[in-house]
Amino acid sequence: MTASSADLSPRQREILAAARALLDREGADGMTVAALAQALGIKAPSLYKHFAGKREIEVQLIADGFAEFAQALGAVGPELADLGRAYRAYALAHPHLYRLMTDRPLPREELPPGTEERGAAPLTTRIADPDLARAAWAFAHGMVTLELAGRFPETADLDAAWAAGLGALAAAGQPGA
Amino acid sequence: MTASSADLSPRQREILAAARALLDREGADGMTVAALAQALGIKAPSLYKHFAGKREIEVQLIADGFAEFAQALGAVGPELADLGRAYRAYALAHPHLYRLMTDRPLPREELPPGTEERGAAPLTTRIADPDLARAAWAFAHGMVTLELAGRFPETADLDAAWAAGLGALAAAGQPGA
DNA sequence: GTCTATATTGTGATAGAC
DNA sequence: GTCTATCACAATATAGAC
Repeated sequence: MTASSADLSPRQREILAAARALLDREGADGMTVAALAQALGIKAPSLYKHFAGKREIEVQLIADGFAEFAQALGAVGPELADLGRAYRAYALAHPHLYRLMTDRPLPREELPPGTEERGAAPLTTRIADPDLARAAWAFAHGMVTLELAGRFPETADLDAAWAAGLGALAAAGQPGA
Repeated sequence: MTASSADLSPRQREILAAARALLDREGADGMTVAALAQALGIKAPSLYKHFAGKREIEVQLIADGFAEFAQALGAVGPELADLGRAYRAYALAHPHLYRLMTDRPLPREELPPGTEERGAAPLTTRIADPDLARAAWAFAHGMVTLELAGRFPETADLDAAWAAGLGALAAAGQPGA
C-alpha cells in the first residue's frame, strides 16, 4: 500500500511537516516519537492513530525529500558543474534528511513509482554512459558524505576537488571534444 | 591520553578482539556493551575496569582498522585500479568497521599520530594533485558506501562503474600522456 | 578482575477510556 | 483525535563487595 503524497490527510501532512522540521533541527537521533509528539503539542501515543509506526513517517519523509531534491536538481543550468553545485547545496542544506535518504537500502516498495528515475534523470541527460553516470553519482555522494562527516582536512579546497572530479568525469564523457 | 596499540594490556587486546568479531558479525547495532561482555563470558560492568566507556573501545577499533586498512592498501600493484580494487575489497569484507571508521568525524585527538597520513599515502603517491586525489577518494568512498547501502540497481555493473570513474580520474592526472 | 545490584534514561508501541 | 496508563525492552554506566 504505497502512500503517495496525494493520499495523505491534512493532519498527516501537519505531522510530516513537524517531523521534517524536527529532523532538520535535531538530526536523526533527536527525531524520536516522543519529541515529535511534543513538537505537535500532543502525546506520543496519539501519533499512532495517524501512522502505523515511526518507520512509516520516515518513509514519507524520504519520499518527500526525493521529490524536493529532484526539483532542486532540475532547476539548474546545463553544465555538469551546475548539477554538482546543486547536489552539494541541497545536501549541505538538509544534512540529516540527506543521510536519511541515502544511509539505508531504499524502501523501494513503499515509495511512489518513478521516484528513483526522477532523481537520476538530471544526471543521465548529461552523461549518457550509465557506468560513467554511476561513477559521477558516487563521486558526488562521496564528496558530500565526507564533507558532512567532517572528514576532509580544514585546509582542503573542496571547490577545487569538486571541479577536479567533475572535470575529469565530464572529459571522459566527451572523448571526441 | 592517546592509547596507541602498544599501550594495551593483554586483557584489553582480548576485549578488542571480541569487540571486533562482534562488530563484524552483528554490526554496530549489535555491538552493545552487554553483548560484548557476554561474548567474553563476563558481565557488562566488568568491562568498565578495562575501558572508560564504550566510545573508548570504538576508538581503538577505529585505530586498529586504519592500521589494517593501510596495510591492505599498501600491498597492491602500482596502478590506480589496483588500489581501487583493494579499497573496495576491504570495505566489502568489513562493512561495519568501514562504516564505523567513516561515518563520523575522526576522533583525531585520540588516534595515534600519523594515522591519517598513512591511510592517504597510497593515493597521494599515485595522484600528485591534491584536489584530484581528494576527488578520487570521494569517488571510492561513494562507490563503496552506495554499494554497502544497496543503492545501486541490481542490474548495475559496478566493476564497469569503478573502471569508468578511475579511468577518468587517472586520465586527468596524466594530461600529457 | 569479576561479581551483584542498581541507577538512569530512553525507546517504540499498545489497550482502552473519553 | 486525544488522552492516561503502561508495557517491554534496551542502553550505558556506577558503587561497592569479594
